[in-house]
Amino acid sequence: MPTFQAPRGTTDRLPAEQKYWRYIESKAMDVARRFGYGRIDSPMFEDAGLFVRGVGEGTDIVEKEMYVFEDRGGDMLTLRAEGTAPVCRAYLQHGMQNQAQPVRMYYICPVFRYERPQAGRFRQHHQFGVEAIGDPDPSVDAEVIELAWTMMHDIGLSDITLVTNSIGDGDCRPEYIRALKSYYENVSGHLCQDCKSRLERNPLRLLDCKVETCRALGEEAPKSVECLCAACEDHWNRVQSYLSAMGIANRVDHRLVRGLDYYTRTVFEIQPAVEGAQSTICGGGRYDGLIEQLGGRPTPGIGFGSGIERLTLNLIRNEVAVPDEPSPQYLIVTMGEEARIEGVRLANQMRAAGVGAILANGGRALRGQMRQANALRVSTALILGEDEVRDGTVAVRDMQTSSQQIVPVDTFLCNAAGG
RNA sequence: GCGAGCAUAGCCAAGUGGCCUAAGGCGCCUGUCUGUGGCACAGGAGAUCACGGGUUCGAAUCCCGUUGCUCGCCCCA
Repeated sequence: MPTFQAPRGTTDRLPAEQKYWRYIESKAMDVARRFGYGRIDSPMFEDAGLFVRGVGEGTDIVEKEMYVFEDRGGDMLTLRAEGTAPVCRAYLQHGMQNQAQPVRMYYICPVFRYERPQAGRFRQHHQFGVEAIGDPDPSVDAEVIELAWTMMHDIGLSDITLVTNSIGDGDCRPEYIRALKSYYENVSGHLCQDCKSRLERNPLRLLDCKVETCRALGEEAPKSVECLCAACEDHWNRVQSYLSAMGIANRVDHRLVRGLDYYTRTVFEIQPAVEGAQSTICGGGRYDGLIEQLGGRPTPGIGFGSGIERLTLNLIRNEVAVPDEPSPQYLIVTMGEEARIEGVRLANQMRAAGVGAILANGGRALRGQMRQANALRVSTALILGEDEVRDGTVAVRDMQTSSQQIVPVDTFLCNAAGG
Protein backbone atom coordinates (compact mmCIF):
# COMPACT_ATOMS: atom_id res chain seq x y z
CA MET A 1 0.00 0.00 0.00
CA PRO A 2 1.57 3.29 -1.06
CA THR A 3 1.78 6.05 1.50
CA PHE A 4 -0.60 8.23 -0.44
CA GLN A 5 -3.59 7.17 -2.46
CA ALA A 6 -6.21 9.11 -4.35
CA PRO A 7 -8.86 10.12 -1.79
CA ARG A 8 -11.77 7.77 -1.37
CA GLY A 9 -14.28 7.97 -4.16
CA THR A 10 -11.88 9.74 -6.52
CA THR A 11 -9.92 8.25 -9.38
CA ASP A 12 -6.93 9.07 -11.53
CA ARG A 13 -7.88 9.29 -15.14
CA LEU A 14 -4.89 7.59 -16.74
CA PRO A 15 -3.66 8.15 -20.29
CA ALA A 16 -5.12 4.80 -21.35
CA GLU A 17 -8.62 5.89 -20.31
CA GLN A 18 -8.50 9.32 -21.90
CA LYS A 19 -9.96 8.13 -25.17
CA TYR A 20 -13.37 7.66 -23.59
CA TRP A 21 -13.36 11.16 -22.23
CA ARG A 22 -12.17 12.77 -25.39
CA TYR A 23 -14.80 10.81 -27.27
CA ILE A 24 -17.72 11.67 -25.00
CA GLU A 25 -16.69 15.30 -24.62
CA SER A 26 -16.26 15.85 -28.33
CA LYS A 27 -19.60 14.21 -29.13
CA ALA A 28 -21.34 16.18 -26.38
CA MET A 29 -19.81 19.45 -27.54
CA ASP A 30 -20.86 18.77 -31.09
CA VAL A 31 -24.45 18.04 -30.09
CA ALA A 32 -24.50 21.21 -28.00
CA ARG A 33 -23.24 23.19 -30.97
CA ARG A 34 -25.96 21.80 -33.25
CA PHE A 35 -28.64 22.78 -30.73
CA GLY A 36 -27.20 26.25 -30.22
CA TYR A 37 -25.94 25.84 -26.66
CA GLY A 38 -22.91 27.85 -25.54
CA ARG A 39 -20.39 26.57 -23.07
CA ILE A 40 -20.30 27.88 -19.53
CA ASP A 41 -17.67 27.06 -16.92
CA SER A 42 -18.53 28.05 -13.40
CA PRO A 43 -16.16 27.88 -10.42
CA MET A 44 -15.49 24.55 -8.77
CA PHE A 45 -16.75 25.98 -5.48
CA GLU A 46 -19.58 28.31 -4.60
CA ASP A 47 -21.14 30.04 -1.64
CA ALA A 48 -22.60 27.21 0.42
CA GLY A 49 -25.91 29.01 0.60
CA LEU A 50 -26.39 28.69 -3.16
CA PHE A 51 -26.98 24.96 -2.91
CA VAL A 52 -28.97 25.16 0.31
CA ARG A 53 -31.34 27.68 -1.28
CA GLY A 54 -31.33 26.12 -4.70
CA VAL A 55 -31.37 22.39 -4.16
CA GLY A 56 -33.40 22.43 -0.99
CA GLU A 57 -32.69 22.07 2.68
CA GLY A 58 -34.35 18.71 3.09
CA THR A 59 -32.51 16.99 0.25
CA ASP A 60 -29.82 14.39 0.82
CA ILE A 61 -27.36 16.48 -1.14
CA VAL A 62 -27.64 19.37 1.26
CA GLU A 63 -28.23 17.37 4.41
CA LYS A 64 -25.30 15.02 4.21
CA GLU A 65 -23.41 15.09 0.94
CA MET A 66 -21.91 18.55 0.52
CA TYR A 67 -18.24 19.28 0.87
CA VAL A 68 -18.45 22.42 2.95
CA PHE A 69 -15.47 24.35 4.21
CA GLU A 70 -14.62 27.70 5.61
CA ASP A 71 -11.88 29.56 3.79
CA ARG A 72 -9.27 31.73 5.44
CA GLY A 73 -11.48 34.77 5.14
CA GLY A 74 -14.31 33.07 7.00
CA ASP A 75 -16.57 32.46 3.99
CA MET A 76 -18.55 29.24 3.92
CA LEU A 77 -17.93 27.56 0.60
CA THR A 78 -19.08 24.34 -1.01
CA LEU A 79 -17.48 22.21 -3.68
CA ARG A 80 -19.94 22.18 -6.58
CA ALA A 81 -22.58 19.69 -5.48
CA GLU A 82 -24.75 19.96 -8.53
CA GLY A 83 -24.72 21.57 -11.95
CA THR A 84 -27.87 23.61 -12.30
CA ALA A 85 -27.75 26.05 -9.39
CA PRO A 86 -24.34 27.51 -10.36
CA VAL A 87 -25.53 28.13 -13.91
CA CYS A 88 -28.62 29.87 -12.63
CA ARG A 89 -26.45 31.95 -10.33
CA ALA A 90 -24.32 32.95 -13.30
CA TYR A 91 -27.46 33.77 -15.29
CA LEU A 92 -28.50 36.23 -12.60
CA GLN A 93 -25.06 37.58 -11.88
CA HIS A 94 -24.39 38.45 -15.51
CA GLY A 95 -27.81 39.85 -16.30
CA MET A 96 -28.58 37.20 -18.85
CA GLN A 97 -32.26 38.00 -18.59
CA ASN A 98 -31.36 40.82 -20.95
CA GLN A 99 -30.23 38.39 -23.63
CA ALA A 100 -32.54 36.66 -26.07
CA GLN A 101 -34.54 34.05 -24.13
CA PRO A 102 -34.08 31.26 -23.53
CA VAL A 103 -30.36 31.41 -22.81
CA ARG A 104 -28.95 28.04 -23.84
CA MET A 105 -25.84 26.84 -22.05
CA TYR A 106 -23.97 23.59 -21.52
CA TYR A 107 -21.21 22.54 -19.18
CA ILE A 108 -18.75 19.72 -18.61
CA CYS A 109 -17.46 19.84 -15.07
CA PRO A 110 -16.70 17.89 -11.91
CA VAL A 111 -19.36 17.48 -9.23
CA PHE A 112 -18.56 16.62 -5.62
CA ARG A 113 -20.72 14.69 -3.19
CA TYR A 114 -19.72 12.99 0.01
CA GLU A 115 -21.23 9.53 -0.50
CA ARG A 116 -20.14 5.95 -0.06
CA PRO A 117 -18.57 5.05 -3.37
CA GLN A 118 -19.74 2.02 -5.28
CA ALA A 119 -20.13 0.89 -8.87
CA GLY A 120 -20.89 3.99 -10.96
CA ARG A 121 -20.82 6.34 -8.00
CA PHE A 122 -17.97 8.54 -6.88
CA ARG A 123 -17.27 11.44 -4.58
CA GLN A 124 -15.94 13.37 -7.52
CA HIS A 125 -17.76 12.64 -10.72
CA HIS A 126 -18.23 14.59 -13.92
CA GLN A 127 -21.32 15.75 -15.68
CA PHE A 128 -22.21 16.95 -19.09
CA GLY A 129 -25.29 19.08 -18.64
CA VAL A 130 -27.35 21.71 -20.38
CA GLU A 131 -29.68 24.45 -19.18
CA ALA A 132 -32.21 26.45 -21.19
CA ILE A 133 -33.26 29.39 -19.05
CA GLY A 134 -36.00 31.92 -19.68
CA ASP A 135 -38.65 30.21 -21.77
CA PRO A 136 -41.66 28.35 -20.32
CA ASP A 137 -42.70 26.84 -23.63
CA PRO A 138 -43.06 23.05 -23.71
CA SER A 139 -41.14 22.91 -26.96
CA VAL A 140 -38.05 23.77 -24.91
CA ASP A 141 -38.71 20.74 -22.71
CA ALA A 142 -38.86 18.65 -25.84
CA GLU A 143 -35.71 20.26 -27.20
CA VAL A 144 -33.71 19.52 -24.06
CA ILE A 145 -34.92 15.93 -24.02
CA GLU A 146 -34.13 15.62 -27.71
CA LEU A 147 -30.65 16.93 -27.06
CA ALA A 148 -30.02 14.30 -24.38
CA TRP A 149 -31.51 11.59 -26.55
CA THR A 150 -29.40 12.62 -29.52
CA MET A 151 -26.23 12.71 -27.47
CA MET A 152 -26.79 9.16 -26.24
CA HIS A 153 -27.25 7.88 -29.75
CA ASP A 154 -24.29 9.85 -31.06
CA ILE A 155 -21.93 8.23 -28.60
CA GLY A 156 -23.31 4.83 -29.50
CA LEU A 157 -25.79 4.09 -26.73
CA SER A 158 -29.05 3.18 -28.41
CA ASP A 159 -30.46 0.48 -26.16
CA ILE A 160 -31.85 3.05 -23.74
CA THR A 161 -35.18 4.11 -22.33
CA LEU A 162 -36.52 7.59 -21.82
CA VAL A 163 -38.68 7.80 -18.73
CA THR A 164 -40.84 10.86 -18.16
CA ASN A 165 -43.34 12.27 -15.71
CA SER A 166 -44.87 15.56 -14.67
CA ILE A 167 -44.91 16.49 -11.02
CA GLY A 168 -46.94 19.67 -11.41
CA ASP A 169 -46.18 23.15 -10.17
CA GLY A 170 -46.76 25.33 -7.13
CA ASP A 171 -50.50 25.41 -7.85
CA CYS A 172 -51.28 21.73 -8.20
CA ARG A 173 -48.48 19.91 -6.46
CA PRO A 174 -49.48 20.75 -2.88
CA GLU A 175 -52.86 19.27 -3.61
CA TYR A 176 -51.32 16.20 -5.16
CA ILE A 177 -49.06 15.71 -2.17
CA ARG A 178 -52.07 15.94 0.12
CA ALA A 179 -53.79 13.24 -1.91
CA LEU A 180 -50.67 11.14 -1.83
CA LYS A 181 -50.27 11.52 1.90
CA SER A 182 -53.81 10.59 2.68
CA TYR A 183 -53.53 7.54 0.46
CA TYR A 184 -50.37 6.38 2.21
CA GLU A 185 -51.62 7.22 5.68
CA ASN A 186 -54.42 4.75 5.17
CA VAL A 187 -51.98 1.98 4.37
CA SER A 188 -49.11 3.08 6.58
CA GLY A 189 -49.15 -0.20 8.46
CA HIS A 190 -47.78 -1.94 5.36
CA LEU A 191 -44.96 0.53 4.73
CA CYS A 192 -41.30 -0.17 5.36
CA GLN A 193 -39.47 1.75 8.06
CA ASP A 194 -37.88 4.17 5.60
CA CYS A 195 -41.20 4.94 3.99
CA LYS A 196 -42.80 5.74 7.30
CA SER A 197 -40.32 8.55 7.75
CA ARG A 198 -40.68 9.57 4.09
CA LEU A 199 -44.38 10.06 4.73
CA GLU A 200 -43.47 13.01 6.92
CA ARG A 201 -40.29 14.26 5.33
CA ASN A 202 -40.73 13.79 1.60
CA PRO A 203 -43.95 12.10 0.50
CA LEU A 204 -43.00 12.12 -3.19
CA ARG A 205 -40.17 9.75 -2.46
CA LEU A 206 -42.62 7.13 -1.22
CA LEU A 207 -43.26 6.36 -4.85
CA ASP A 208 -39.83 5.11 -5.79
CA CYS A 209 -39.15 2.86 -2.81
CA LYS A 210 -37.70 -0.47 -3.95
CA VAL A 211 -39.17 -2.62 -1.21
CA GLU A 212 -41.65 -5.00 -2.84
CA THR A 213 -44.67 -4.24 -0.66
CA CYS A 214 -44.11 -0.50 -0.97
CA ARG A 215 -43.73 -0.87 -4.72
CA ALA A 216 -47.08 -2.56 -4.95
CA LEU A 217 -48.67 0.22 -2.95
CA GLY A 218 -46.97 2.74 -5.21
CA GLU A 219 -48.66 1.20 -8.24
CA GLU A 220 -52.05 2.01 -6.80
CA ALA A 221 -51.12 5.42 -5.46
CA PRO A 222 -52.61 8.61 -6.91
CA LYS A 223 -50.68 9.67 -10.01
CA SER A 224 -49.34 13.16 -10.32
CA VAL A 225 -50.27 13.42 -13.99
CA GLU A 226 -53.88 12.87 -12.99
CA CYS A 227 -53.82 15.71 -10.50
CA LEU A 228 -52.33 18.44 -12.69
CA CYS A 229 -53.89 21.86 -12.91
CA ALA A 230 -55.10 22.95 -16.32
CA ALA A 231 -51.90 24.80 -17.22
CA CYS A 232 -49.65 21.94 -16.18
CA GLU A 233 -51.80 19.42 -17.96
CA ASP A 234 -51.68 21.42 -21.16
CA HIS A 235 -47.91 21.74 -20.83
CA TRP A 236 -47.51 18.02 -20.23
CA ASN A 237 -49.69 17.09 -23.20
CA ARG A 238 -47.79 19.37 -25.50
CA VAL A 239 -44.42 17.99 -24.38
CA GLN A 240 -45.74 14.54 -25.17
CA SER A 241 -47.03 15.54 -28.57
CA TYR A 242 -43.72 17.22 -29.49
CA LEU A 243 -41.81 14.14 -28.44
CA SER A 244 -44.03 11.93 -30.51
CA ALA A 245 -43.70 14.32 -33.46
CA MET A 246 -39.95 13.71 -33.25
CA GLY A 247 -40.41 9.98 -32.93
CA ILE A 248 -38.86 9.87 -29.46
CA ALA A 249 -40.58 7.10 -27.56
CA ASN A 250 -40.90 7.46 -23.83
CA ARG A 251 -42.32 5.52 -20.98
CA VAL A 252 -44.40 7.56 -18.60
CA ASP A 253 -43.60 6.42 -15.07
CA HIS A 254 -45.71 8.06 -12.42
CA ARG A 255 -43.24 6.87 -9.79
CA LEU A 256 -40.46 8.96 -11.33
CA VAL A 257 -39.88 11.81 -8.92
CA ARG A 258 -36.52 13.40 -8.41
CA GLY A 259 -34.47 14.10 -5.36
CA LEU A 260 -33.97 17.79 -5.83
CA ASP A 261 -36.59 20.22 -4.60
CA TYR A 262 -36.46 22.63 -7.50
CA TYR A 263 -38.14 20.47 -10.12
CA THR A 264 -41.54 21.44 -11.49
CA ARG A 265 -43.67 19.96 -14.24
CA THR A 266 -41.53 17.87 -16.59
CA VAL A 267 -39.01 15.44 -15.08
CA PHE A 268 -37.15 12.77 -17.03
CA GLU A 269 -34.40 10.20 -16.91
CA ILE A 270 -32.59 8.06 -19.42
CA GLN A 271 -31.76 4.52 -18.39
CA PRO A 272 -29.73 1.86 -20.15
CA ALA A 273 -31.28 -1.55 -20.76
CA VAL A 274 -28.81 -3.39 -18.55
CA GLU A 275 -30.07 -3.68 -15.02
CA GLY A 276 -27.89 -2.51 -12.19
CA ALA A 277 -27.54 -0.07 -9.39
CA GLN A 278 -26.93 3.55 -10.32
CA SER A 279 -28.09 2.85 -13.82
CA THR A 280 -29.47 6.28 -14.61
CA ILE A 281 -27.17 7.94 -17.13
CA CYS A 282 -29.09 11.16 -17.51
CA GLY A 283 -31.55 12.99 -15.29
CA GLY A 284 -33.24 16.34 -15.51
CA GLY A 285 -36.35 18.38 -15.59
CA ARG A 286 -37.97 21.78 -15.46
CA TYR A 287 -37.24 24.17 -12.60
CA ASP A 288 -39.53 27.13 -12.99
CA GLY A 289 -39.12 28.34 -9.42
CA LEU A 290 -35.37 28.06 -9.02
CA ILE A 291 -34.23 31.43 -10.33
CA GLU A 292 -36.74 33.19 -8.12
CA GLN A 293 -35.57 31.07 -5.21
CA LEU A 294 -32.07 32.41 -5.87
CA GLY A 295 -33.27 35.98 -5.72
CA GLY A 296 -34.17 36.70 -9.34
CA ARG A 297 -37.46 37.52 -10.98
CA PRO A 298 -39.68 34.51 -11.72
CA THR A 299 -37.89 32.81 -14.59
CA PRO A 300 -38.53 29.37 -16.03
CA GLY A 301 -35.77 26.92 -16.88
CA ILE A 302 -35.12 23.35 -17.82
CA GLY A 303 -32.02 21.17 -18.07
CA PHE A 304 -30.39 17.87 -17.40
CA GLY A 305 -27.16 16.35 -16.14
CA SER A 306 -25.47 13.25 -17.45
CA GLY A 307 -22.69 11.39 -15.62
CA ILE A 308 -19.63 10.86 -17.78
CA GLU A 309 -18.30 8.00 -15.63
CA ARG A 310 -21.59 6.17 -16.08
CA LEU A 311 -21.60 6.86 -19.80
CA THR A 312 -18.09 5.42 -20.01
CA LEU A 313 -19.18 2.37 -18.03
CA ASN A 314 -21.98 1.78 -20.51
CA LEU A 315 -19.73 2.29 -23.53
CA ILE A 316 -17.43 -0.42 -22.17
CA ARG A 317 -20.31 -2.73 -21.25
CA ASN A 318 -21.81 -2.42 -24.71
CA GLU A 319 -18.42 -2.74 -26.36
CA VAL A 320 -18.88 0.48 -28.28
CA ALA A 321 -15.89 1.08 -30.54
CA VAL A 322 -14.15 4.22 -29.32
CA PRO A 323 -11.31 5.65 -31.42
CA ASP A 324 -7.87 5.39 -29.83
CA GLU A 325 -5.93 8.45 -28.89
CA PRO A 326 -3.43 9.16 -31.66
CA SER A 327 -0.06 7.67 -30.82
CA PRO A 328 3.04 9.75 -31.47
CA GLN A 329 3.99 9.56 -35.11
CA TYR A 330 7.78 9.62 -35.01
CA LEU A 331 10.38 8.06 -32.73
CA ILE A 332 13.95 9.22 -33.22
CA VAL A 333 16.50 6.47 -32.72
CA THR A 334 20.16 7.44 -32.30
CA MET A 335 23.49 5.70 -31.99
CA GLY A 336 26.30 7.48 -30.24
CA GLU A 337 26.68 10.98 -28.89
CA GLU A 338 27.13 12.67 -32.27
CA ALA A 339 23.89 11.21 -33.50
CA ARG A 340 22.26 12.08 -30.20
CA ILE A 341 23.00 15.74 -30.78
CA GLU A 342 21.55 15.47 -34.28
CA GLY A 343 18.52 13.68 -32.84
CA VAL A 344 17.88 16.41 -30.30
CA ARG A 345 18.20 18.99 -33.04
CA LEU A 346 15.89 17.09 -35.38
CA ALA A 347 13.23 16.60 -32.69
CA ASN A 348 13.37 20.30 -31.91
CA GLN A 349 12.90 21.26 -35.54
CA MET A 350 10.08 18.81 -36.07
CA ARG A 351 8.17 20.00 -33.03
CA ALA A 352 8.67 23.59 -34.08
CA ALA A 353 7.15 22.65 -37.42
CA GLY A 354 4.15 21.14 -35.67
CA VAL A 355 5.13 17.51 -36.10
CA GLY A 356 5.10 15.13 -33.14
CA ALA A 357 8.43 13.55 -32.34
CA ILE A 358 9.95 11.80 -29.35
CA LEU A 359 13.47 10.60 -28.71
CA ALA A 360 14.07 6.96 -27.96
CA ASN A 361 15.86 6.05 -24.77
CA GLY A 362 19.40 6.74 -25.93
CA GLY A 363 21.05 4.50 -23.38
CA ARG A 364 19.80 1.47 -25.23
CA ALA A 365 21.18 -0.50 -28.11
CA LEU A 366 19.62 0.12 -31.48
CA ARG A 367 17.64 -3.06 -31.03
CA GLY A 368 16.21 -1.87 -27.75
CA GLN A 369 15.29 1.49 -29.23
CA MET A 370 13.50 -0.23 -32.10
CA ARG A 371 11.60 -2.32 -29.60
CA GLN A 372 10.54 0.89 -28.01
CA ALA A 373 9.30 2.16 -31.36
CA ASN A 374 7.19 -0.92 -31.56
CA ALA A 375 5.87 -0.67 -28.02
CA LEU A 376 4.95 2.99 -28.51
CA ARG A 377 3.12 2.13 -31.75
CA VAL A 378 4.74 4.95 -33.64
CA SER A 379 4.14 4.79 -37.34
CA THR A 380 7.66 5.79 -38.31
CA ALA A 381 11.13 5.38 -36.81
CA LEU A 382 13.82 7.90 -37.70
CA ILE A 383 17.26 6.37 -37.39
CA LEU A 384 20.41 8.42 -36.97
CA GLY A 385 23.77 6.62 -36.91
CA GLU A 386 27.31 7.49 -37.87
CA ASP A 387 26.64 7.29 -41.59
CA GLU A 388 23.53 9.44 -41.49
CA VAL A 389 25.19 12.11 -39.36
CA ARG A 390 28.17 12.22 -41.71
CA ASP A 391 25.93 12.50 -44.79
CA GLY A 392 23.30 14.81 -43.31
CA THR A 393 20.65 12.16 -43.89
CA VAL A 394 18.18 10.18 -41.83
CA ALA A 395 16.91 6.64 -42.28
CA VAL A 396 13.11 6.76 -42.38
CA ARG A 397 11.57 3.44 -41.50
CA ASP A 398 7.86 2.74 -41.90
CA MET A 399 6.97 0.50 -38.99
CA GLN A 400 3.98 -1.02 -40.73
CA THR A 401 5.64 -2.09 -43.94
CA SER A 402 9.24 -2.29 -42.70
CA SER A 403 10.30 -0.34 -45.75
CA GLN A 404 13.12 2.06 -45.12
CA GLN A 405 14.81 4.76 -47.11
CA ILE A 406 17.60 7.18 -46.52
CA VAL A 407 16.76 10.79 -47.25
CA PRO A 408 18.47 14.12 -46.57
CA VAL A 409 17.33 15.58 -43.25
CA ASP A 410 16.22 18.80 -44.93
CA THR A 411 14.08 16.93 -47.42
CA PHE A 412 12.54 14.89 -44.64
CA LEU A 413 11.74 18.00 -42.62
CA CYS A 414 10.13 19.68 -45.61
CA ASN A 415 7.95 16.67 -46.35
CA ALA A 416 6.99 16.04 -42.74
CA ALA A 417 6.03 19.66 -42.13
CA GLY A 418 4.14 19.87 -45.40
CA GLY A 419 2.31 16.59 -45.08
C1' G B 1 -25.21 6.60 8.20
C1' C B 2 -26.26 0.88 7.73
C1' G B 3 -24.97 -4.18 5.78
C1' A B 4 -21.71 -7.87 3.20
C1' G B 5 -17.20 -9.46 0.89
C1' C B 6 -12.05 -8.97 -0.26
C1' A B 7 -6.60 -7.53 0.57
C1' U B 8 0.07 -12.06 -2.27
C1' A B 9 5.33 -7.58 -7.48
C1' G B 10 2.87 -2.25 -12.17
C1' C B 11 -1.44 -5.88 -13.67
C1' C B 12 -3.81 -11.03 -13.41
C1' A B 13 -2.98 -14.49 -9.88
C1' A B 14 -1.30 -20.09 -7.39
C1' G B 15 -0.68 -21.14 -2.50
C1' U B 16 -5.76 -22.74 3.16
C1' G B 17 0.04 -24.46 9.24
C1' G B 18 6.41 -26.68 7.89
C1' C B 19 9.70 -28.88 1.51
C1' C B 20 7.60 -20.63 0.57
C1' U B 21 14.73 -18.39 0.48
C1' A B 22 6.38 -17.33 -2.33
C1' A B 23 4.56 -20.93 -8.52
C1' G B 24 2.83 -19.27 -13.13
C1' G B 25 1.08 -15.58 -16.81
C1' C B 26 0.98 -10.36 -18.73
C1' G B 27 4.03 -6.13 -18.78
C1' C B 28 9.16 -4.15 -18.11
C1' C B 29 14.77 -4.75 -18.96
C1' U B 30 18.97 -7.60 -21.25
C1' G B 31 20.87 -11.10 -24.63
C1' U B 32 20.59 -14.76 -28.86
C1' C B 33 20.88 -10.74 -33.52
C1' U B 34 28.63 -5.71 -32.88
C1' G B 35 23.35 -0.57 -37.23
C1' U B 36 17.11 -2.36 -37.06
C1' G B 37 10.91 -3.62 -34.00
C1' G B 38 6.71 -7.33 -33.97
C1' C B 39 7.70 -13.94 -33.48
C1' A B 40 10.64 -17.47 -30.75
C1' C B 41 14.16 -18.89 -27.08
C1' A B 42 17.36 -17.79 -22.77
C1' G B 43 18.26 -14.75 -18.70
C1' G B 44 17.18 -10.50 -15.28
C1' A B 45 14.85 -6.82 -12.16
C1' G B 46 10.57 -6.27 -9.31
C1' A B 47 6.89 -8.76 -3.02
C1' U B 48 8.41 -5.61 4.48
C1' C B 49 2.43 -11.78 1.38
C1' A B 50 -2.17 -4.21 3.49
C1' C B 51 -0.72 -2.70 8.73
C1' G B 52 -0.47 -3.95 14.12
C1' G B 53 -0.99 -7.56 17.75
C1' G B 54 -2.00 -12.71 19.28
C1' U B 55 -1.99 -18.39 18.97
C1' U B 56 1.94 -21.98 17.61
C1' C B 57 8.27 -25.22 17.95
C1' G B 58 6.75 -22.99 13.10
C1' A B 59 1.90 -18.20 10.06
C1' A B 60 0.91 -15.63 3.34
C1' U B 61 -2.13 -19.59 5.59
C1' C B 62 -5.58 -19.65 12.21
C1' C B 63 -7.67 -15.57 15.79
C1' C B 64 -8.40 -10.24 17.16
C1' G B 65 -7.94 -5.15 15.94
C1' U B 66 -6.83 -1.22 12.35
C1' U B 67 -6.67 0.71 7.51
C1' G B 68 -7.87 0.37 2.51
C1' C B 69 -10.74 -1.38 -1.53
C1' U B 70 -15.13 -3.52 -3.68
C1' C B 71 -20.33 -4.56 -3.71
C1' G B 72 -25.28 -3.56 -1.84
C1' C B 73 -28.95 -0.14 1.01
C1' C B 74 -30.12 5.13 1.36
C1' C B 75 -29.69 8.81 -2.46
C1' C B 76 -28.00 10.25 -7.00
C1' A B 77 -25.14 11.24 -12.62
